Amino acid sequence: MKGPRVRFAPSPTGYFHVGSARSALFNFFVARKARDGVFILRIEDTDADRNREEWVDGIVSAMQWLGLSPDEGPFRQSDNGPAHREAISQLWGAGFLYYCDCTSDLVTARKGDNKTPGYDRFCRERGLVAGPTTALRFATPTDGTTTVHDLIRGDVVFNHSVIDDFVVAKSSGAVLYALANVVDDRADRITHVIRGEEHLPNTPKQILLWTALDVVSGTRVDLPAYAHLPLLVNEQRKKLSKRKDPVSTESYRDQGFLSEAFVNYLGLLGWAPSGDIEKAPLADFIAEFRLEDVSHSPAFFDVKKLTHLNGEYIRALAPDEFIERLTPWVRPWASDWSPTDRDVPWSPEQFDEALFFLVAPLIQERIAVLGEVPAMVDFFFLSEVPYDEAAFAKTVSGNPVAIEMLRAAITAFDTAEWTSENLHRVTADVGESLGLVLRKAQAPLRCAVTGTTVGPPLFESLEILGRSVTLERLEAALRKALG
RNA sequence: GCUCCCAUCGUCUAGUGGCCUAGGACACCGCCCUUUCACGGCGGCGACGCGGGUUCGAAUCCCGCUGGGAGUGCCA
Repeated sequence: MKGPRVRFAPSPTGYFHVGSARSALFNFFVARKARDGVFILRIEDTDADRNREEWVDGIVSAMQWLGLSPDEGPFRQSDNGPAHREAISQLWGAGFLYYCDCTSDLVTARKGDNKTPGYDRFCRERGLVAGPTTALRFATPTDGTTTVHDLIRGDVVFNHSVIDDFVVAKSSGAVLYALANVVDDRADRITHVIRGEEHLPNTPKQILLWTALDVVSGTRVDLPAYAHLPLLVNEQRKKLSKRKDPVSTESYRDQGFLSEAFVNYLGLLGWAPSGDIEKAPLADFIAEFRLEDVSHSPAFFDVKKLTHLNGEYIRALAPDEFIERLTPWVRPWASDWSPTDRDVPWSPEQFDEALFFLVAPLIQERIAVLGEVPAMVDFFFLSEVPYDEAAFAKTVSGNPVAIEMLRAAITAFDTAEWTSENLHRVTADVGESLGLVLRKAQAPLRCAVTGTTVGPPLFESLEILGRSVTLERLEAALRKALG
């Protein structure tokens, strides 16, 4: 028995939409679940106005990042032009199509308050012929119904009376998506069409075209099984909008989401693994996934939950793996890729690899996305402490006892054994002598040395930074506070 | 307007007639841990839209209503 052949068929845009990513993923699940399934990538670029080669590169690289590389493709729909035109001429020859010279203004004007959908079949019997202003329409049967057998939703019946005579080829001769998609699915022997719910209403048109092609081509090709995935929506429960919502997969990659966490989260939108487990490896998703179990209702893309899941994935990384994954964010010069428009605060000369190796474990459990790292560790590498002036004013200069704490710490640290444990103890003792609990005692030191009030554990950081740098910074902070 | 889809905590979901005084996760709120921030642990808040049926028994089946959404291009 032959395995499923599925295709992911995006139209090229400037970025890879998260909804597209989810569709690609569910197609991928179906292909991988079978031992001999095939996952095809087809770029639906029949609209020449919106088509640029770099958009295709973007789709391919985003899919690669997600680990969803196709088994076949990327194919370009535009490469199959001859077959599309052949289909058109066969369909025309058999009387399935007719020419129409109505402008869209005319169509809407004539429609008026009429309840009939779309085009009113005005040109159906006019016997027009090809010309520079005539488009080709499909003569939809006026009675009867077409049923879409949807694996997720069950049978959906469409009455032909509500399907208009849609255009299959523009007056320019360009073949439209409706037809090209069907011709290509037939040619690729697609067995499962898995796509967003927004495609459900035009599925009967494609089925009509499919069966018409069976007739004119003399080859009966089995209809694919259809599965329309629930939409991804925003807080307002509207379809994710490219204008208002953060929908670019690349932007999540650039913020430092791990691809495996991102894929895991996407897999949770509209489907769930068995048991009370949500964090699961891709292999588990593939093994358990069934289209029949996909949810029917729209899902909100919740960045907070994604972020939490990403944090779990980060914490689960082996330390050296964590450091490796951080390369684009901390050593972009050593990486063939780095997040766009994001500068690293230090220079290659300032960055100290051995030191970072010691620092990494301190931050691994306190971040949720990789992009948080530079701001958290910058003080280790910069010669000038990057002060948060408001924090400094509050924690150090505006606080008399903090000044005392700084002075006392400088004295005590001068000879203290330089281990985090001892620095911890010494700070506690010095603080106590000034009537400060450790929480209060460490605050001015932290701000003096790291520039801010939050960050990696202080004493561990001081140990890594070393005695001379620490003392230098404490003294500099004291001068800054007094001066 | 017309066609179609959908309806369990704020969110993602489990649930396929009795195991449900509805489970988990995110978010939120407490408490604990604690050198900041986090992590972690414990606990709390919190849902079957409404009305009719069917059935000994409905979150689960049927109908209606209401509410959301999508489609309605010489876009895909």
